Amino acid sequence: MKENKEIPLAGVKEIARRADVSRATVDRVIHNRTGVSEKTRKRILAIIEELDYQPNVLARRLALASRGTVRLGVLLPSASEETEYWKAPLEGMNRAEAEIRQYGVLVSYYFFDQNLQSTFTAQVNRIINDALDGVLIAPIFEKESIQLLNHCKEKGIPCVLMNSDIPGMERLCYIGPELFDSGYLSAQLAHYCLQPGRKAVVVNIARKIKRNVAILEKVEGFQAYFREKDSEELLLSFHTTDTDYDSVASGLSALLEKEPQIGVLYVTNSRVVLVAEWLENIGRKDIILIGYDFLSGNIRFLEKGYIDFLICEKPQEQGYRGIMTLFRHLVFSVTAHEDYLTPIDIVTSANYKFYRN
Amino acid sequence: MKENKEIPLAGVKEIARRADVSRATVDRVIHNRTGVSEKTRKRILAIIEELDYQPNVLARRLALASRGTVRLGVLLPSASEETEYWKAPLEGMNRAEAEIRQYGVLVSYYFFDQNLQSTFTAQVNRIINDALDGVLIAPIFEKESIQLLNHCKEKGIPCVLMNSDIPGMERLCYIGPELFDSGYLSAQLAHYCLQPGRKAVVVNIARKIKRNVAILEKVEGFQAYFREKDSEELLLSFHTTDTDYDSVASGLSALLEKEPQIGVLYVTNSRVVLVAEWLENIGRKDIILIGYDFLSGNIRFLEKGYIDFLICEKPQEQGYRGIMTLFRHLVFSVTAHEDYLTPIDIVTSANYKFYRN
DNA sequence: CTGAAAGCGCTTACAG
DNA sequence: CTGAAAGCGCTTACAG
Repeated sequence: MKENKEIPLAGVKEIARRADVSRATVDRVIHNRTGVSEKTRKRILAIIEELDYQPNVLARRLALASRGTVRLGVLLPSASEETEYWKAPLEGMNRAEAEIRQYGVLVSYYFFDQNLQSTFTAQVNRIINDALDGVLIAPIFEKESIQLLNHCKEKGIPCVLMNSDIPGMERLCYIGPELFDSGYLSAQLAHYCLQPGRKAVVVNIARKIKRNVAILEKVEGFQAYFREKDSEELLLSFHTTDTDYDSVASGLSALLEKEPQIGVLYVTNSRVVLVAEWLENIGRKDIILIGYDFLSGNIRFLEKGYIDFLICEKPQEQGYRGIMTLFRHLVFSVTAHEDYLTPIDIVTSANYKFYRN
Repeated sequence: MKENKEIPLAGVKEIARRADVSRATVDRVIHNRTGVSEKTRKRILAIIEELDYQPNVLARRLALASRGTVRLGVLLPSASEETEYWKAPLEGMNRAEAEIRQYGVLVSYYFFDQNLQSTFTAQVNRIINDALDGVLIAPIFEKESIQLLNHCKEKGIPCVLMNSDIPGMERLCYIGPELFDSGYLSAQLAHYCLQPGRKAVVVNIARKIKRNVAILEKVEGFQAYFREKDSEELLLSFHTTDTDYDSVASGLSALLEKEPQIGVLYVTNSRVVLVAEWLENIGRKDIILIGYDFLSGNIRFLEKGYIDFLICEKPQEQGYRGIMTLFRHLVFSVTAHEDYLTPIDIVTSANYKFYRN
């Protein structure tokens, strides 16, 4: 009934003793380095196998600590008044930074304004200029991001993408949600909640919608679900590039007047807070509201009952993993070639207290 | 725009140099040990403050590695044919074990049969007999668990509870879900999905229900939600202590005949798979089914559309954290006095692919 | 009250 | 192709 694996925990020293060689030679074998005769290599490998040798990560890191500083750069939007969303990834990055500072890792942040492409370009140039060892990118502006990725490829600088992906580009990995599924899941929730005879609306509130991958993929996922359920006729949509309350409110009011049987609103980003405000003002708690991100404003309306579901994709973890992936790649040559698709979490007024970003 | 904290990263050596003492003396001050004159202590503390000294955790652990073995014990149900649920916490524990094996931690597992109290008692006695350094407990049988907790308290052995809590008992902390909220959230989902005129059923399938805290608290949470919504009359319930398919199927069939307007079934544990099977057999995909745990059987029915929502509470993480909490407490004197309430996650056919236990 | 020295397990110039 | 020695930053007997 009781499992108890006693492990002798043999180290390099013991292996060296058994193989009758020096620790340096064992080290060479462990790291697949050249300069060891085939015979010795085989002998050592056999012993490693036999002892089920597990390197002591601690000691390894400590020994490596003497190496020079590794400089990482992060290109991400600054948390604006408009949305505090980007605070979360930044927190995750800071957490990672604190953890690995001791190994001589230095992280520099290059913030840009999501609404101003010029600030993005400027920071791209600074990154190129600073000749970093690794880069973590939130590729909000696709064209310029591709430029940066190409530059890094040329220089052999590893890049990790986060938040949204650029298909087909060479990079270490992508860390973030599968956006299509995020929309698809939202549609599923919408569909569950839709009372007979009522309709669902996709609401896009963003300066740029046309080439905004993050939004478009979610919309596609959402529509795909309704198509599968043969309920496409239940689907309306609403777009506005004016992201202030008044534009949103008047636009939606007009729509509601025309289509009074609206039962669900799906807002494709964190601006759901504006719609919640509008619902509160017109006193319509009965309309189901689905939106994005674990932000204080959104949580307030979740508590009040105007927002019903928030879709959250672990932004803090995204930041944390982004940094750690680069770190492990650069310092320990541990490379994650696989993308990390974050969970797509459903947060309601009944479970938000326990949610962890 | 760019944040760049340059840190000198001074260590014990540098502090010793500046204070003109040996590293041993600095070490004494850092660890608040006696045997240092007040004058030197103050001088050293000032320097530590000034340099914003952060100990290198790696080096500390490595140095400590020479200390004797720490022996942890885990009291948990064995993963049975009936439910593979307990595989997940065990995996988390194994992961933690692998991480900390290098610090001389040895974990012993004491498995018992959830349906046989005698096996629990037997393992409690073995744990007491083995004089461990720390214990992690899934307190399925309350009375015997209290016995064990009292014994540990007497001996000064730290205990962590997981999966369900025993209120009022002294322990390091509880790691697991807030069960009431878990039921409450389920009720919220049920309520969202309930079509007009249809009813919800609480389904308990367990050998013991009477004193089964895990189940009772969920039921209370579920009922509380409907009470708040003034929909208590929509609530039915069904209990069976026979946990085989036939008993469940015939019982539910009888209920459905009497109450044909059933719209939602809420199963309070992982046995939801039996209900899903029954729904499949009677061909009723339209009835919403809510249940527990990310198990392969459940996932299969989620994919097929017979289970609509699975509530999951990060069992693997619970196991991982349980071990790590004891480890940190015993080896680094880092004590988490706060309970860790796990997220209550909602898994559907649209997001299960990305779920992480 | 204080310090010199050895050790944790691994890595890395450097010398042969 | 191989090894002796020093070092990563911290801790700990042991000696004074």
